[in-house]
Amino acid sequence: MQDKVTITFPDGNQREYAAPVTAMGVAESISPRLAGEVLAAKVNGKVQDLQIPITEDSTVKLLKWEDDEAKAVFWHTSSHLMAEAVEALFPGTKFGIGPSIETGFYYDIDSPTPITEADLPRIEEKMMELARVKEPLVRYEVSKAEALKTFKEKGDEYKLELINDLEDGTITFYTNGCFTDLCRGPHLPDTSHIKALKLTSVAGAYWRGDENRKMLTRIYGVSFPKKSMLDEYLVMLEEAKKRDHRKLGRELELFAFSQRVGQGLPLWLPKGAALRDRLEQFLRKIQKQYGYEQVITPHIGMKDLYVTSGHYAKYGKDSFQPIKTPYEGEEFLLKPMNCPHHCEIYRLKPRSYKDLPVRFAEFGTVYRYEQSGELHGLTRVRGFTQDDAHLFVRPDQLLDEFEKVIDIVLYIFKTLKFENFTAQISLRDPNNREKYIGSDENWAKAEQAIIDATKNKGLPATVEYGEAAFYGPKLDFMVKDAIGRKWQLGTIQVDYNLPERFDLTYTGADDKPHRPIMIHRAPFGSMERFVAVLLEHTAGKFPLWLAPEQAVVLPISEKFNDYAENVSKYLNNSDIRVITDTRNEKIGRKIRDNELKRIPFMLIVGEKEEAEGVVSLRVQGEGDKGQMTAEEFAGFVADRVAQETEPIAPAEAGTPAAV
RNA sequence: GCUGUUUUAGCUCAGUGGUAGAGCACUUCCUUGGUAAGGAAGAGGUCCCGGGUUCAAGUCCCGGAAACAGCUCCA
Repeated sequence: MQDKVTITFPDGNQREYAAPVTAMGVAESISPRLAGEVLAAKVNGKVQDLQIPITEDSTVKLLKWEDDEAKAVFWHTSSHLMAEAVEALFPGTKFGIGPSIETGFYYDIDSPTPITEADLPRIEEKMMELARVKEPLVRYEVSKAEALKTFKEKGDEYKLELINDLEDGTITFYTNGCFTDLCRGPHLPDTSHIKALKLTSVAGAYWRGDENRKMLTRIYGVSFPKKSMLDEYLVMLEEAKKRDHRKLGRELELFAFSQRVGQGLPLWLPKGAALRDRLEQFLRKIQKQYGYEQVITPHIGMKDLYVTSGHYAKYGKDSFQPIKTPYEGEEFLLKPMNCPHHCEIYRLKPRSYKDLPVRFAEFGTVYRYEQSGELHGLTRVRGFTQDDAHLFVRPDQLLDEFEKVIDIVLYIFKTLKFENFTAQISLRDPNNREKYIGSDENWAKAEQAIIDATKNKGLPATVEYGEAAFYGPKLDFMVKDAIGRKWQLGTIQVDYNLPERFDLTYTGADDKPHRPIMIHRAPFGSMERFVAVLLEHTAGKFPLWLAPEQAVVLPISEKFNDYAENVSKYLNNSDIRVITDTRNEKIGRKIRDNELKRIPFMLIVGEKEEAEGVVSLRVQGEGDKGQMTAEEFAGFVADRVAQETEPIAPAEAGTPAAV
């Protein structure tokens, strides 16, 4: 054993300590304040307790609340604290697992008396009481036999099952106060760091996620090192509720559901339909620049189509409810995806290598029988419209075409101000290759193409192994909305399967048939989900070019209704979406109501304006901006819309450099 | 699909076996106003659906549907 250890910090600095030293000791040597704030340590890349002795030269990163890894430790410890409180209040409770999650923690429990929302305040109180007494979290190692003995005596079959699944060898336990848990750790040094907490909900969860097994009670919570952080978090939750697209969809009259039409089948109301139409036009325009051709295919297809595509075999009868027809031998299915139809279009005539890429785009409505519990507003529905397209490309075109699709996605994100997005590259599971179809050579090429395209475009991307579709690797885009929640939107997928199954070919320069590669892509994902995310992202305050109503004219009193109507008519003729509020109400009232409708501009007209032939502009959320003529306002709106939808200069899209 | 909760006016929601309620929205009237709620009156109900218990059910019981939360799932 070394007498001294050299600790290397993330900034490259080194210090020597008498061995063994703990990470806490290192923190104390730097500053007392740091020692108070540090929650865990990353030693040689592994997150661990602050009290574990370090006996050899190591790199050490001291983790504070700001580090996500420290938050995970903090919340994990909080779950143990909650377990201790639950055990104290509900003796005889058995415990499943209690991890940290993205925000907060939970513990799955099986208590002799049911625990409901009403019990949560009591548990919170008990937790705070235990946190305040600064219980240390004590780590110790036991053998598997001892571990089994401990939980057999306690009669906790869940822990026994977990231990039985572990390898032989040492098993770690952690004790805080009266509660001892099987746990790998790491943990906070003691519970006093937890200064504020809230148990957010209680719900059922199957033991080990298996719906055939017992349902345990899962208690969710979140905790913080400062009271003010909890308050901020609760405010954020309130904000999220206000932005819920289901609420905004109703308030702004964009979409609705009807029990009689059916679950998960959205009805687009006039304003929502108009919004969706503008989004479609926007995408159509850019796609035309990039050489896409629009096609239209039916909502149903013969069963044989999906047998050919392989979807029928893979997803089974349950997802494909047949549609009965009076004709013998005919069986139609609602289409769950557009690709087979597009393959049939490709097949209609011989294709030359010179014709490729061929790009078929369609706003194709598809139907999928989602489990009823999965349905959620517009983000998960049973009938939805994909902004779909299928590109049939030669192998040498794959990379270039893939990059162009990325360009379209980036253009959309930029225009709609989704500034925080990440891309996920989904590759094959290298240890489980038989799950996928297609040759190793093709997979290698396709995966490399996605990786290269992502790199060339400078996308912030993560790589996930085993997340690829069975027919090819893919790139998914996740956006963060204005309050930090993540949503999956666009997807780009490479497919070797369907060209094979539909026997798609093109004639090469060598006069021999070759197999094209297919790219599936949907930059919005679906119109439904995209509108939902856009609503939550903007809190219903759409950019001007998308707003269902861009301006409202507000006469000060009924005496000016005629003038207001004239202004309105003029603006309507100037292609501005404008309405007039001629209600018999005071101006303050009209302003309030139209602010709540989130109409970007209000044009207030009264005696002054009529006399001078102008309008007074009020900007939503900002207030009075002074006077201008209706003509000036129309120009202002047109400029602003042009600026918002400013096209990228698509050199690759085939725009001539000089016209 | 599973577990739990919920379902009453257009919206948000009270309602303890005995005549169906409030606020907002809506209609009409008064008021004619200057940058976030003027006043009054009125209209509006399959209390989610189906069965049962009871003299009597929005309320209690059984079955079903839908919404919400979580789990499982997601071509």
